Amino acid sequence: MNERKVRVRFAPSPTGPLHIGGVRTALFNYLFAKKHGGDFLLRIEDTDQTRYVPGAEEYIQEALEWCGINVDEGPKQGGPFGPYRQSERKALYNQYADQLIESGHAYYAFDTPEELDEARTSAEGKGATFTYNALSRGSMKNSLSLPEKEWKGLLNSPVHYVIRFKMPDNSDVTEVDLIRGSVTFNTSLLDDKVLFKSDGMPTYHLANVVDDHLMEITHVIRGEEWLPSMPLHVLLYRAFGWQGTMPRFTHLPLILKPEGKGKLSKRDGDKMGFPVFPLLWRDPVTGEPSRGYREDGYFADAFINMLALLGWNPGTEQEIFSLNELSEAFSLDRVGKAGARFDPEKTKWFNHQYFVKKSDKELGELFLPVLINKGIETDLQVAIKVAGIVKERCNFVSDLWDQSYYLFQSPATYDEKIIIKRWKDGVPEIMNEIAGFFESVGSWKGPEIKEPFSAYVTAKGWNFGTVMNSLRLCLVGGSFGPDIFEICEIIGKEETISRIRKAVETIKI
RNA sequence: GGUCUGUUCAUCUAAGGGUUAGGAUUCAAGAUUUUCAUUCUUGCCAUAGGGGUUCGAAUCCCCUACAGACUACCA
Repeated sequence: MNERKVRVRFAPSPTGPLHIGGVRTALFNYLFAKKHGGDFLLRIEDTDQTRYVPGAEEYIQEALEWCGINVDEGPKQGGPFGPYRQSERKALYNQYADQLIESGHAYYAFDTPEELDEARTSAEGKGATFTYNALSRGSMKNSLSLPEKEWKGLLNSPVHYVIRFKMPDNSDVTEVDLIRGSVTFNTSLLDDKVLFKSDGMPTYHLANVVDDHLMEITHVIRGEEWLPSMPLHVLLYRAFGWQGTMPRFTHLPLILKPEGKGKLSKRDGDKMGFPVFPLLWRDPVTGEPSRGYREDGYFADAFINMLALLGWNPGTEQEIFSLNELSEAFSLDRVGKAGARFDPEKTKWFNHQYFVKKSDKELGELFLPVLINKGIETDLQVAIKVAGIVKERCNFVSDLWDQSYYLFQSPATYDEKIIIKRWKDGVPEIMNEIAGFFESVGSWKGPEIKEPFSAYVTAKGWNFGTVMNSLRLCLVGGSFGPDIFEICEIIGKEETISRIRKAVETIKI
């Protein structure tokens, strides 16, 4: 068993966009596979036709692609164990259900949904919970309680039936979870789960076990919400006689709301203004959009990096990891047991780290379309230059404009507070003189403006700080921005002078 | 209600019986940048509570509290 090639799968249900918790499950599966030189498969679990959402499968594919999570086998990529969509494997499951019936591990049940509801509500009335199990199945309508003639007749009639797992009475099932250790369940608390639905489709439980076996999956890494069904799955492997190749199980902790209680939901994102989906999603029915990390300006590598550190840590102080580095460093035993609260602030911090690491050229190329879109006439060289000087103060490409708009347009207003602070008596005159001085400056390069300027200000006996700050007010309309002379260089000599003259005319105390 | 899982600074987490309980994010202060941001330094802040076991417990055991997941012919 140990020498089997590692094969893991991400098995989402196409009922909507992939939530970041799902992306993290996919990521951990992927990292585990890559770490061990194994395969990462994508399997679409669409056994519930009623919950099918158009576009969801495509969304999942696209989200994984954006993240750089490469699928080795899947519906789109193909592979030797296909098809990878359970609806296309429909014909396969019958024989396995039959096999369990024949071996006495499963049985036919004819109870209608209404009858089951009734059993549940009546049990509730007595303060109990109805469980379809060894204690109750004798009084229900199934092939165990009914005379053979009767249930065989029912089988051949148009009456709908399901196939249920015959849960053993009162025996302990113990199985190891790779991050939690050994977990024990008693079967008397478990119910006779439906394996095969009356619509001819298997349920998740049957399909997942059959497919994992057929696809030679070695490790099942999934969300914590599946932990309670682990004993059923283990029992199914045993019933099929597949215990020799049964995968190892691992249940990942949940991602929790940033504040308050419970697991992270779409609502939290809407409320606090951060995305919970990797990509923008538009609900096919209502048309309502949900924000995505990609569209909000996050870099895929920063997003992935953040997700990886949510619940996992390398045991060192390294925080910045490329996908390849993650694949190297990843191990399941360094995944925490407790749910992790999601922190949108730290996500921004990660993006900032990746942002400033990018070259000015890369940033300039991303910035140029933004500028053009704003109606600014400029070129790549300027975009690169500007991106380079303001990138330290940005988290996103969109911040670039907020931090540099004054380089492209003359200030429309001047900050009142700064006017009061800097626009003292005599300042307008000094500014006029400086405008005149700038006329005489020959070479218009940052450092080459600064030197004669300093000499000039010193010779005049002006206070350097006052002059600089007032000049800044004239040029950008407030007290912010990079080095004054950098600004002068970028906006050009004429614009510099004209902004000073305009400010002197406009600003009134 | 029942079953299972979990609980270290506000947040993500390290420390797998012996450290002043470490790092990162956020926040605050200082330095530097004669602006803002960056950067640097510093600060604030934690073992849920109670019992054991032990020379010694965040770490092992029990109880309590709290939290979460599950409890469908959904996955």
